[in-house]
Amino acid sequence: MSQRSNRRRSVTIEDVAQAAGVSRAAVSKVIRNASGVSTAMRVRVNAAIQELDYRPSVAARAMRGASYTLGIETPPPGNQFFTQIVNGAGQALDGTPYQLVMAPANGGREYGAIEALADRQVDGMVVVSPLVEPAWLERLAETLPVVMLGRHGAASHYDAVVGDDVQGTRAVMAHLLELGHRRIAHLTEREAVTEPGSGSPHSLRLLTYRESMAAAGLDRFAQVVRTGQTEADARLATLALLAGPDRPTAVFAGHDQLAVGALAAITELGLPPGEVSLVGYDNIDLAGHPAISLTTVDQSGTEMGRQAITMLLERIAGRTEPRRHTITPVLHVRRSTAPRAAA
Amino acid sequence: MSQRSNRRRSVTIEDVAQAAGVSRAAVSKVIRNASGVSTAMRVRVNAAIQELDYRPSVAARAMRGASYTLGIETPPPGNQFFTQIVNGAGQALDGTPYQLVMAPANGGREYGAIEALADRQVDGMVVVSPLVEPAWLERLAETLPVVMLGRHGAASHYDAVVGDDVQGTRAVMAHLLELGHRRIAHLTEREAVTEPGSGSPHSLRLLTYRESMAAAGLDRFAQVVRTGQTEADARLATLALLAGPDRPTAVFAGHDQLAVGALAAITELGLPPGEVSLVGYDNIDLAGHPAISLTTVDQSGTEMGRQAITMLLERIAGRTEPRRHTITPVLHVRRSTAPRAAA
DNA sequence: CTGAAAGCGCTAACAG
DNA sequence: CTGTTAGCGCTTTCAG
Repeated sequence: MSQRSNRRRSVTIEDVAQAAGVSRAAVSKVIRNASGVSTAMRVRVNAAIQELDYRPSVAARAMRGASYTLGIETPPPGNQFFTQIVNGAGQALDGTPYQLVMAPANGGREYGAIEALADRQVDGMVVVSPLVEPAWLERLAETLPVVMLGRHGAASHYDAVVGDDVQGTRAVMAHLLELGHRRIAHLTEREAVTEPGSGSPHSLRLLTYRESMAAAGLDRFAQVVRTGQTEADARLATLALLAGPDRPTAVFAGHDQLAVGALAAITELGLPPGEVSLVGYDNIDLAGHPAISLTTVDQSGTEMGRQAITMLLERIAGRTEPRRHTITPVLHVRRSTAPRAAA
Repeated sequence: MSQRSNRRRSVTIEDVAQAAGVSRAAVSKVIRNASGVSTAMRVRVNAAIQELDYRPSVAARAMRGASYTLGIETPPPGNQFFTQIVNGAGQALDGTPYQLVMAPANGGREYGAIEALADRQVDGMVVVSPLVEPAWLERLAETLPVVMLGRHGAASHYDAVVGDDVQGTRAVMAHLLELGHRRIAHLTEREAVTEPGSGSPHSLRLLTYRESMAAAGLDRFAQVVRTGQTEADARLATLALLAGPDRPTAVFAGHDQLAVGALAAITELGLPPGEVSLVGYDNIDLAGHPAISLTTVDQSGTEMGRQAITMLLERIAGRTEPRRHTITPVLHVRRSTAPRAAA
């Protein structure tokens, strides 16, 4: 028995070149679809590739050229909105030579996930976390095509795909006010995520919520509740909210995952239907489920993911001036909202 | 302006070596925590690394040694059970130098995703799809540490983490029979996924369902309904099932995602509570939601993911004999099941 | 249009 | 304990 080959004895570009009776450079050109190859050679090389079942080593390619890998930093799993985004991204990637890889930001290590992706020589990257510093991201984007999802505010080296959070939130508030609600609470995540001026979606939703309340002369009824990002967190926060004094008649949750948790609390308390209205944001699939039937704002995560990849590919192709794509949100009214119950 | 540096001008191991006044090999040893380095040198090198903000190129490392990357093939997004698995995997990876990357199998291209991962020189890989040929997987596993999730049956080059699907299904059936149900339908995916002898979880659940019905003398009431893997598919299939003749009084769905879709159908039809009982499998978070309250089987995806990574790391450390870890499932009874309504 | 040669950044031997 | 020497598999000039 040979003493090597206890690991990965794979066919290289050299093997293909020999089999086809050409140089390695020629093979390289063929697999990259580069110009300057005769049809005859292309045919012979492709035959050899088939024959030997050759697969180029991404690592070796990445050292000189491209890795044909696009990265996406994934938030802590559990938020179905992200599923839509990945779906859209996958659609946009179909038919291209690029492969999407995701790196989970375990335990809030979003920088770790992003760096892991960068270390792996991705040719471009989609960033989702609203927590990464814009300045840090600018630096990264100087050396790597980057698209940021959700973050408003000007960027000079990366692109952005954003939903119009102001418009979306206004639609929510108009709907609730029209239904006669006065005590409308806003359920959102911790301060870091709603940092004023950060341009994060949640900072804008919070801001617009406050403005809408003020515009309606309801400042004194405004009530902001902070919670973690899981359904369990939202459930607990909502239980506390509804048990407290000045119970709101409507709750506007910052995203659907929180809304689902809030709904658990409302359901558990056995409140009569219509007693507490609930609105979410994102329109995850579950929102349309008849047992949930959540009024929410659709900002088409699928379209967002698709756009993000499209812009990334444009950047890889050479574009350098920053671009921004805004998605117009649409309110979907379902059974979780109702006119304020008569006092 | 320099005419290079329009891209990725990053600091290399050579820069660090120069800054620290040592050889590249020395730096390499330090970053790999290899033995044979004096403390003095280690300190100096680490200082230089900090100073220069050096990050080793994974591509270059992968060509000689390890990529410190573990891959997991991801099923088409939407199934929350997978979320649990990834969470568990992340936990097991915490504190190791390894990073998890996921490659989505878009449009049923599971082989594509797996190969993409292999091309990227992952040091090991977790495979989830029940559709990949065991023989194909064996070949892959000869050159790469592999752990298969869910698949029963003997393997000689890879490990497996499985739930005891027979026991889980028996618990489901015993529960339903005890409640007095006779007409129990089984909602599952297409034939490819339940291929007898494939050892896939769904093949065993189907088989055990049939055996349980037979053992109870209820063959003639057995009814297997095929559907796609999304909630929407399951909803449609269930609507048809409940509209047809011989409407079952209980439905056993192959997994929770299907069950949630089935629940949508049941809810929409406005059937009185308890009219049609429903059981799922996996115990996704949503199953415990009060608006859903689904009876289901918990097989701890978190533990599965954790185990898979643990075994992968063992293999990377040198183990070669195959191992299998079985998880004992537990039935969680919730409000979706009730005694058969009196005729 | 084709091939020879020079590395990309790193690690694995080995020699000192 | 430390440094030198060869490449890993690929792409990229740059001659022919």
